[in-house]
Amino acid sequence: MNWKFLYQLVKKIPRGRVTTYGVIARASKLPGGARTAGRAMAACPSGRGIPWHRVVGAGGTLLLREPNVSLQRKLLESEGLQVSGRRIVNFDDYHWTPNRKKRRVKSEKK
DNA sequence: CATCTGACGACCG
DNA sequence: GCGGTCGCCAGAT
Repeated sequence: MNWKFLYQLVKKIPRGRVTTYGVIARASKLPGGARTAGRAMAACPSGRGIPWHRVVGAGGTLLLREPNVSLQRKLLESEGLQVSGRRIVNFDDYHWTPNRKKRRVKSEKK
């Protein structure tokens, strides 16, 4: 499918940043929206250098199941992100979009 | 060919 | 904040 485009997009995610399925889905204009994006990631070829762990659910939630979710959390933390349970801390500050919206990281104060 | 399921998201109670 | 429902699409059985 055109998922290749998605993979390309995911690869484009800078280290230390994350994005959501919905975002990449809209960015790629995928039919069906987030679900298709999720499917694409599920089918994500391993060993292609695709940072699938940088893709999370809406609101910065880790939707994966065990033990995959643990792996993702580990990888995210490895990139300097903070994960609380299934939730990314300060997700809004790390949220990244292909269009490079105006990111604002004034104070990390909750 | 019919059905179910699945790395989702938004909405409602 | 949490849980249930619906829509949406593609692949698997």
